Amino acid sequence: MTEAPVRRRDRERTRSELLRVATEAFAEFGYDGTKVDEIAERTHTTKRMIYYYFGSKEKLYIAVLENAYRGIREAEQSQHVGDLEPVEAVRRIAELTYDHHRNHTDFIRLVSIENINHGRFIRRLDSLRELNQPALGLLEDVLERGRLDGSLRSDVDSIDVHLMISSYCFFQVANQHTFGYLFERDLMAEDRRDHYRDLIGDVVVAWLSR
Amino acid sequence: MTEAPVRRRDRERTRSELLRVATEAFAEFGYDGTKVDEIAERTHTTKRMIYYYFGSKEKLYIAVLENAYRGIREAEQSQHVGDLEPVEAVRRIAELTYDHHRNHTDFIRLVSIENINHGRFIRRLDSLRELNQPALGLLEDVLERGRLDGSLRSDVDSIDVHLMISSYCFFQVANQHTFGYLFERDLMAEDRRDHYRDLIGDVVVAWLSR
Amino acid sequence: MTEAPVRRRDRERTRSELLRVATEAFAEFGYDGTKVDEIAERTHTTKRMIYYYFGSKEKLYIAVLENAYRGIREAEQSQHVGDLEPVEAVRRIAELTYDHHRNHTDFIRLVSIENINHGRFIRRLDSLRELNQPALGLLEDVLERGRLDGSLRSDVDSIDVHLMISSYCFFQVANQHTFGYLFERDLMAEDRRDHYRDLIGDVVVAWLSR
Amino acid sequence: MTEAPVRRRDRERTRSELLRVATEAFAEFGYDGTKVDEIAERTHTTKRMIYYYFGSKEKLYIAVLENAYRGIREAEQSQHVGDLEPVEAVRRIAELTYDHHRNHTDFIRLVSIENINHGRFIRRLDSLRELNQPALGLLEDVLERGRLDGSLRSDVDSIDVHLMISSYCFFQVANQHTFGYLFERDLMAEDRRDHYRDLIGDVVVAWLSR
DNA sequence: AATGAATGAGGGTTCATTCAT
DNA sequence: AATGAATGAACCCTCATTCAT
Repeated sequence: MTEAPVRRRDRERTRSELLRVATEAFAEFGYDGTKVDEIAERTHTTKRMIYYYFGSKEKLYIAVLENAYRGIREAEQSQHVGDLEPVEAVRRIAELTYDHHRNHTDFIRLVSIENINHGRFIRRLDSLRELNQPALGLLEDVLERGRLDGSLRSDVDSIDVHLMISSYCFFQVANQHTFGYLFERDLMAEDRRDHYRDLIGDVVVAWLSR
Repeated sequence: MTEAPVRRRDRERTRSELLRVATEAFAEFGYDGTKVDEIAERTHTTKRMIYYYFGSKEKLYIAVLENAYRGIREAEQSQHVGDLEPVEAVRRIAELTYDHHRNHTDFIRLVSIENINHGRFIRRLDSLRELNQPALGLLEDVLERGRLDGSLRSDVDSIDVHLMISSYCFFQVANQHTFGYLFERDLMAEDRRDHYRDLIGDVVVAWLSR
Repeated sequence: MTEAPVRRRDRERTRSELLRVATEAFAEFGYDGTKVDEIAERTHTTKRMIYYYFGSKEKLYIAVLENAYRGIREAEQSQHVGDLEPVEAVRRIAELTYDHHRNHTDFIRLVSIENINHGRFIRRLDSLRELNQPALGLLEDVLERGRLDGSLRSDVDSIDVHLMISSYCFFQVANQHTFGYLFERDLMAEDRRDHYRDLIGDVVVAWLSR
Repeated sequence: MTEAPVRRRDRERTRSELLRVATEAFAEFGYDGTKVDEIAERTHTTKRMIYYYFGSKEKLYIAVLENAYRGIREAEQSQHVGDLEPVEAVRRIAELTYDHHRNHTDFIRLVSIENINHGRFIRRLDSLRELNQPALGLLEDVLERGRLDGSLRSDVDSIDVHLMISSYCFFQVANQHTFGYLFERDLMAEDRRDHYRDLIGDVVVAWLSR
């Protein structure tokens, strides 16, 4: 049959379409809130295909999670601050992290959902830990440079710095609804974006520089 | 029969037991992940009573959410830092907030869940915004004192400070599973509790003092 | 206690209010479609009172049915055609019946509902058969007069005449929704009322007179 | 296996069996009185299949209603009176309508039920109005013929004639229980069938001929 | 005479998944 | 490799009614 190559191309296309649609759905509704039928309806194929390609809702979700982390890691690799002085580099990392989070709300929500699930599924993704984490490596390099030239404190752990920056950036996206409602302040407002980006930069620099 | 008063007391007891059990269930499984039957089974009454007292799963969840926020607000009111110098007071606020979050993981999870729900339910709780927010009031007082005596920067907004502290504290609890797994670091480990409490204090002081 | 008479008045008032509200509800929603809660909500008392006064939904419905028939019989008794010639009297009976049906749609609907129920409940109302049926008595008198003076056919049964007239009048009210929709003709339109009243009069006169 | 074709055939068979059983059930118990479980139990399949094929109880009922009307319209098409003189033709139409109603009590009851529902569902069946109504067409033809040869009155509307005949025939079936009980007369008794058929013929002829 | 509290039994519906080719 | 048909098990919720003074 001459359809074979076409089939093959469809095969990959179908799979990746399912993955894309499932990512949107899980990010929007959570794990339990997402219905397999709902995903199928947003697709050009049928529900049956989800089982054909992924086996179960759980496995589809795990594929979505892995895919999302992989995409994020790849995006992080494009970050470069090597040509900046350590203090400015650390500020830049905070700012890049901020923008990065704001630009990947689906990913943030998936991480939130996974934590609601007590991290039940991420544990099955050994590959994730093995993927080196560019963001952390970058930070370690800068902190080391700062230590050597005396511009940054030497008594902080890179993971703690990452934690501080991530917490702030994550919260803005993940908790925007409750925080926005309770304090009548839209954390995602475009006209406050610069302000919030500067803020984490200022804090980190104030904390780390000496 | 002497059971009459018991029965009458049961009314309030049944309602509050349902609320308590439901809080645990929703915090553990999320909104969609929680089954009404499941709540009933953990109770001494029947599923029917949930509908008798609360009307629907949704209304029960909203009652849980309101109750959780109310409890937190009350707990916040017991915080006092009035006798400390501004710099130390601001450090203390950060530390109290940290402990506060660690001690109320159910509440943190409910907030996470509510955000996954796009804050759909919290909007129905007008009362929440009207409840004054003690944590914020305390912070405003301290920042004002610091402004007056020159010990703290005068160009920061109290909500931004609250945001920074909250982000850090929230993340530790809310994202412990993914962060813990990926960085092989248990953020909730008891022997690192002091370290993480000091950390947010240091950061805030470094940021705000002058 | 001086409240006794007040109580007694309330008692009757409560019972008759329940009956009135239940009549409306059953007529609107049918037997199964009517919820005991729904009736209670439209009342100034509680659902519990329905059981107190009537014992069950079924018994309430039966009370409604009996009450409705009793009201109709009473209304029929006010009809008089004794001073008209037989032919005109029979026409008048048809016309009065027509108006009578149009003015008692709740009753019509209750009868329809009872037939949907295969007449399950009306059979328990022995009293109904014993109540003499004024409409039929009136008709018998007129037919007898017509027989005697030769103005009306003598070979028809009064129940058959009653059946013919009732069928027409009943249908107009009972089937107005399907007929109105299918033939795009509103049988209850006020501006066609005279036409439809005349029609049954014409038919009956054409049939019976000689 | 030889069951393959059987399975495929089952699809249509299952659907039509559900429709048939549902028709009986709705006609017997009314819309609210019919339980989905009940329908399923009278079937060789499960309750789940009702939702698979029809989506909801409401949609099943609508399918039943449409199907019933469609069957009636088809049955009406087999009526022929073209070779009779107008007067006899109009009598024949009345008689055919009478038998037609007596032979389709399920349909009559469904129409009654639909009217108790205020015609809520029939309005969704646009198709019904578009289906030409053979009974009415037939009547129009005959009235026109009678007008031309002077044997029938020319001042009556075909829909009014249809209304008169339908009312009588419908009532006999629809109200048999209350009428039968109150007047101790079984309208459906086989030995009175001819009498009641003749009766509507006589009335219509007396009314329309001249 | 009157009533607030409680409830067992079922109601319609949806879910993720498997059957059978 | 791909798919249309079918489904058991739950799920949230409502019903008429009774309990216990």
